[in-house]
Amino acid sequence: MTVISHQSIRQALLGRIQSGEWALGSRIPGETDLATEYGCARTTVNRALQALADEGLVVRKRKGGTRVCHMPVRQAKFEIPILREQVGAAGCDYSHRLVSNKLKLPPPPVRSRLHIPAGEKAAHMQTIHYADSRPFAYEERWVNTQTVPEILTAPLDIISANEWLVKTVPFSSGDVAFSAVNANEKIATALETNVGAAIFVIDRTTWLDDAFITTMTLYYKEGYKLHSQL
Amino acid sequence: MTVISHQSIRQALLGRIQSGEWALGSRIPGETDLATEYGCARTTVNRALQALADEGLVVRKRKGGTRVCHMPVRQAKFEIPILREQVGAAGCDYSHRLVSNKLKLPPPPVRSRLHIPAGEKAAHMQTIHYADSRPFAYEERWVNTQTVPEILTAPLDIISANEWLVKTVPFSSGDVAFSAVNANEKIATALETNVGAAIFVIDRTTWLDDAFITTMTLYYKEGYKLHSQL
DNA sequence: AAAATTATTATGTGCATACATAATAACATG
DNA sequence: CATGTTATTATGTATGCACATAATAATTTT
Repeated sequence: MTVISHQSIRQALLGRIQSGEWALGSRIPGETDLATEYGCARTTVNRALQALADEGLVVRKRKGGTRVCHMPVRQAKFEIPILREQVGAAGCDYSHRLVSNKLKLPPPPVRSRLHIPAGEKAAHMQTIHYADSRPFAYEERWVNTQTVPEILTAPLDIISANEWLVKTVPFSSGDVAFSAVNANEKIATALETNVGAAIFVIDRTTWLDDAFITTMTLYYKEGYKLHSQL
Repeated sequence: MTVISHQSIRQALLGRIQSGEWALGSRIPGETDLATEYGCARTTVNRALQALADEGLVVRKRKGGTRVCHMPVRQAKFEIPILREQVGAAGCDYSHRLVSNKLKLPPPPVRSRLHIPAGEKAAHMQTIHYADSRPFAYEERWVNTQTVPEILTAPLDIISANEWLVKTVPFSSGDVAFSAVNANEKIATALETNVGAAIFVIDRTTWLDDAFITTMTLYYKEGYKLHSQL
């Protein structure tokens, strides 16, 4: 075989799981046995099994051995889209407009999400993102000026806050949430759609270690779909 | 150090990336150098770097070396929720009601998604999922009876089609899409909400190798949020 | 100078070995 | 019989080595 052994073994094992040869929750042969069977080193089998474990297909326990996951929750992995790329990929021209950019007191939910002390202000900005000069998404963002004071002097009319943050504080951690809301007056106006339209929403908060950076809500033009494999 | 070396090295490297010591897109030292620096084998550094590459933080090329990803698209990973678990986790009782279950001609979009020949029928079922006897999600599903004929005799009033499929054809591949729609009459009735309400939607199609199994649309009760880390 | 060939380099992979560690089973002890 | 102690076992990790491979750089050939 010219193929890579640990990957083809992973594939072989996956096949035996999918075919039902090893039932849900059942224990599969030990690494040593499999190594003998496939004629390779235990290391190689180990690597294949770890990969399957990472994907949530098997559960491994010391001494307990490896067993097929009895509750196969396949996990979907998808890339948080970057608007410019997303628009570009669709063959459209990307642009954005900073509607407002003020320093003011954040409402309690935002304050707690960004761990901002009471009475402290934060940067609030509203941006409309366009694809070929048609609104594509509306962004509402709060930035913690204690952790990222440089945002105050950034040229946000030229580079969007999102991109500025990606360049300035890349590799931050965060959490995301997806939901749907009916467009209110403000959203409908920004996206040039009707009040009440079903809008796909992404909420996102990011931080770096203990420093909370930004929280953002992104309202997509109606009809938007986010795709992913699993 | 009592900690595991390849993980702590991964952590150390991550720190150097996050701190900006290695700028976006810049090349980082080779495995051999890093191994010397951290006083470990190249294999160990390799493992740490591969992990970072899997997470999309660095890009590795043979001969080209390893460089910090210049366009850091962090990918979110999340588990496709299983309704029963989801409801149970919220401390509610799960139940479901099979509203209809018929064999009929699928509409063209469904037919092509499941690769069903023209003129061939497929199983169509509508299910309402409840949390504490309040509607939680409404499911509309088509099952390819050529690949999974057993579905026709499954007791779908007792076990939901979803769970039956998970048990019968686990570990299938698939794709997912998220979107938002306004509730129409049918959805509104099923979810006991108003027509026009913003509904979070999950579309999902699954297959095993070449065999297309099922396609499903899940309409969540308004206000639902799907969370994830990144 | 353009194109084809060869060397170099950094990562990719596999293997044998050794030892660590968590979970369990077997055993002994009060 | 309950309980604490000691094997046993399967996975987890690290290492040194060898060789494969892709991408680039250097060289030669046309």
